[in-house]
Amino acid sequence: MAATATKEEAGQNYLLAGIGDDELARLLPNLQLLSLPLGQVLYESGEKMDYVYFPTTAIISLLYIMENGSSAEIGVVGNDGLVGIAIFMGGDTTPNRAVVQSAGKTFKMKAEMMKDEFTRGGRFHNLCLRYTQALITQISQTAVCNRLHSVDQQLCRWLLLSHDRLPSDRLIMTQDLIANMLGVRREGITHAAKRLQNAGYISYVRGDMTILDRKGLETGVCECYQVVRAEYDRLLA
Amino acid sequence: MAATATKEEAGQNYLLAGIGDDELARLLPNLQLLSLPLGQVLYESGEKMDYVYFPTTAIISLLYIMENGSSAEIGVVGNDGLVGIAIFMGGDTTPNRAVVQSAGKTFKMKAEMMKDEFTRGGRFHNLCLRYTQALITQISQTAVCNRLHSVDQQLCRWLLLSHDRLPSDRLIMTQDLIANMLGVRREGITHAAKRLQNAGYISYVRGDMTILDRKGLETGVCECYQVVRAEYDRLLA
DNA sequence: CTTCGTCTGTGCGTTGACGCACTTACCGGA
DNA sequence: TCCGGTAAGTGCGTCAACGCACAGACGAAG
Repeated sequence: MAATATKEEAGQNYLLAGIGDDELARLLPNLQLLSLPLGQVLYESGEKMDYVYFPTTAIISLLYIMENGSSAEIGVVGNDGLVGIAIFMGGDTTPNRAVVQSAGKTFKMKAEMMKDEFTRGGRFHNLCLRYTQALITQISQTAVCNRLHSVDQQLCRWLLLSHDRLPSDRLIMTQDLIANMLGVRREGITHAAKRLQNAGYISYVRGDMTILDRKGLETGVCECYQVVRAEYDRLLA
Repeated sequence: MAATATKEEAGQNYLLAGIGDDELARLLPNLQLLSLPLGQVLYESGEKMDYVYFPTTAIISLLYIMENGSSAEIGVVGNDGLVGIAIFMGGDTTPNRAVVQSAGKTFKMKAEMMKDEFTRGGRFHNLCLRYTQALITQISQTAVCNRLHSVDQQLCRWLLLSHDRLPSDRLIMTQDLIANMLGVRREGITHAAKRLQNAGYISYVRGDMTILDRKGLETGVCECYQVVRAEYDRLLA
């Protein structure tokens, strides 16, 4: 139903922007642009993945859901990457849920098409692997941060990671949802967010948050953020 | 200096055991078997990796070291996998340290040889990627576990992960080292270990730990262990 | 057999986060 | 304009883990 993508549209996703013209030409007719509403689930844990997603303005959160219903975020994907690495890594599924954290647009492509293009090798193949390594660094640093740092620091990290992938400074997200992502209490986010607002770094009303002072946030974040950022820059330059 | 490996020796590492005869024949002359003492560092954070390692009886821990010197483990590799995925993922380095957690033997192979064989595609290529996905699951679950579970649960998980990769039931490791791996206090490990010893699941004296009752440990562990285990089984069967 | 270094055990005050209960504030719809 | 639902703020008791200090306990070396 969606029209096939143009080269310019596809370029909004860094991964698609980074591959060769011949490869992109093969992919374009198979890329569909669509809008994702907040909260939509792209993959459920263990579920067969029919599509791979290349977000442009949407942000996708990768979560693990415990048996008792509590959850924790393991990574976040925006226009810097793709959702569905298991498709080309060979596992087909993962024990995680992929859910839309910030509404926006994304391309999607059939899993089979993805596999075929990946198998051809070449630039696309290498770029996907380098992206996967960057994602591994992000997940690793999430593990470290969860272990060693305070909720305040982690909220800063989370806001900066989101902001990096956001087309504007506005983030539509309640404190309750942020708490679920980070795997902490809602009240913990209330306190941390209040401190950030008092410091003038952010402002928010009922699920509508605006980042006012990025530099300020960076003063409150742990080194984890910069480590991940540097790896993305290095691997996907 | 080390003699070239035989097919039987190589088979002690599941990854090498899982590839085709023709591929293995190419690799064997380039595999060197060596012994790793406890504490040896295979890679330093950000350091160029000259070799990839395929452990047989050794266990390698992947750590992130904070600027202030504290550390946290993000994953563990034994005869189920390889150390140095960044070599074929295309990044060449990672921001992590790889250190010998349990002394033992490993094969090593030149990074260039690894890249060449990986680039040929085929079974080895696919197996490496599937292993990488399994490792991602392990790292992800470490993140979740760090967030949501107690030191007691995490120690059980850590012991089981180690035991799975150990040729015996003995683990030479002080509580202080375990604490550094898990990123918690030494006293926290003392308490947790004492509980496990009182329950009859383990016994230890001064850095010499024996696993007496695996089933017992499994009753104390969170679901994280089983999730990781199931993914390894599924992906590397 | 003693000594020294290391590993393990324990106590105690502190703290960051939790769980729960409840209030206040805001927004949209009737 | 009122009302109901949802988001955010607050207080309080509890608890797991921390930091620190120090006391055994074990083992290898002399």
